[in-house]
Amino acid sequence: MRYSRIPDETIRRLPIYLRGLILASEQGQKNISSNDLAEYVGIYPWQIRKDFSYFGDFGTRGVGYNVGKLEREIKRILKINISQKAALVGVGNLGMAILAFPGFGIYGLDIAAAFDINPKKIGRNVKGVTIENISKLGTIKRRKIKLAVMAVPRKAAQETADELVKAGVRGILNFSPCYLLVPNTVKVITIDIAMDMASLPYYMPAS
Amino acid sequence: MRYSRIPDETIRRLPIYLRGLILASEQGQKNISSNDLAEYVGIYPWQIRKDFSYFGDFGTRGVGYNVGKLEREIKRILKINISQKAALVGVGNLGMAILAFPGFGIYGLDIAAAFDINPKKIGRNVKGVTIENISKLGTIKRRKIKLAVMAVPRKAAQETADELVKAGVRGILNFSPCYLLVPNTVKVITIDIAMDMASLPYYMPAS
DNA sequence: ACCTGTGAATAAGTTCACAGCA
DNA sequence: TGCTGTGAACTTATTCACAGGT
Repeated sequence: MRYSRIPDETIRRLPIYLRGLILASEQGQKNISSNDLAEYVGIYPWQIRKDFSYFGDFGTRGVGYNVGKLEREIKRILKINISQKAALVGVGNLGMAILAFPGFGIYGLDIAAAFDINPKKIGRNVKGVTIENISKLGTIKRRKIKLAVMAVPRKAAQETADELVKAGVRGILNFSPCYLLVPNTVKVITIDIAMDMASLPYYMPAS
Repeated sequence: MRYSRIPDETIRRLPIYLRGLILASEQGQKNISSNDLAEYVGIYPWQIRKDFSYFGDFGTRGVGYNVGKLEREIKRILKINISQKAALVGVGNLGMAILAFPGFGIYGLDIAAAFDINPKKIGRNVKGVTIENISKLGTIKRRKIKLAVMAVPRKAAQETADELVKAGVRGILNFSPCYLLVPNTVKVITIDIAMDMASLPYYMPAS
C-alpha cells in the first residue's frame, strides 16, 4: 500500500493519533495495539491500521506498535519533528488564551512573536513573548517565521492575511469567522469556534 | 434528490454557507447565485447547489437564491432557528475568550451560565453571566440547558463530561485536547486548537 | 493465540453535464 | 440567456475478512 497517494482524511487523523500516543505514553505504555489506541482516540482499529499502512510497517504482528517509535514516525510525516516558529497576530481575549495555551509545543510549534494594533498592549510581555506593533509584521520575513496564528476581528482578517502573505508566511491558522483568499502557495486552516457549535443541535438526539 | 439520506459533509458545510450568507446580507445583497456564494465561502458552486438540493428547491432558476430565505432554511435544518441556552464550564483564559466572543448569537446559541472551580472567580460577572461554583453544575438540568461548552484542563475533562451527561446535557463543544467517552445520547464536537495546527506544515508547499 | 497489513468489497462524497424553468 | 436542480460518472474513503508474521 506504501506507494499510493495518501488520503487527506488520513493526514487529518494523524494528529489525533499523536495526541492519543502522548496520552498512552504518559500512562507509561511502551507498546500499544490498534485496539488500545482506538480507545484513546475514538477511531476504529482497522481504520488506524489502514492509515499507518500507507506509510510503512510501523507495528509488529502479535505485539502492536511501539509508542515512542510511532510518535516519531507521525511527527516526521507531518513535518513537525523539527520545531517551527509561529507568529501570533491579534492579542485580544482569544489571542491571549492562545499565548497561554501550553499545548502547541507537542506539535512542534513555538509561538515566537506576537503582534497587536492596540498601543496599550505593545511592549507587554506575555509568557516570554513581547507584543510588537503590527506595523512591524514585515519583520517576520527576516526572522524566518513561516507560520502564523490569526486572532483578529473579522473586518481586519483579509487585510491581515494579505500582510502575512507579503511577509512570506506559508501557513495560517485563522480564528476569524471568515474565508480567506490567499495564493495557493499558502495553506490556511480556519477555526470558527462559534460555527463549529452550529451543527450540534442537528446531531443532538431529540429529547 | 429530496428523500435520500443527507451526507454528513453537507451538514458540516451548512454553517459555512450560513456565515457566507450573513456576510452577503451585510453587504446588502438580496439575491445570490451559487457562483457568488462560492466566492464568499471557498466552496465550488456545484457543491453548493448539490448540498441545497438534498433539502428542496431553495433557489429560482435564472436568478439565484434569496439570501434571507436561504438563511432561514439553513437555520431550520440545523435546528438553530430557535435560540438555545448553553453552559460554559471552565472560565480560564480560553473560557473567558469564549464568553467575550460575540459570534455565538448568529448560530442561535446563548451562553446563559458559566461555571468554574476557582473560588476567586466565583461570583464574578462577565458579559452579563455570573460565574457559579462548579459544584452547582447539576442545576442546569432544571434550568433546561441542553448544551455545554467545556474549556477545562485535560485532566478534568472526562470527569466534567460525566457530570454534564448526568446533568442531562445533549451536546458538548469540547476544547480540551482529548477524546471524551459519552453515551450515544450525547453528541460531542472536539476542537483542539493546537492539534488543528499540526497538519499545516504537511500541507505547506516546500520553500 | 495474537495482532498487523492489505486486497477486495462496499459505501460515501464529488464532479460533470445538461435538462428544465424564469 | 442565466442559473438552478439532479441523474450519472467518477473519485475517494471506509469496512471487511483473512493471509501472514511473532
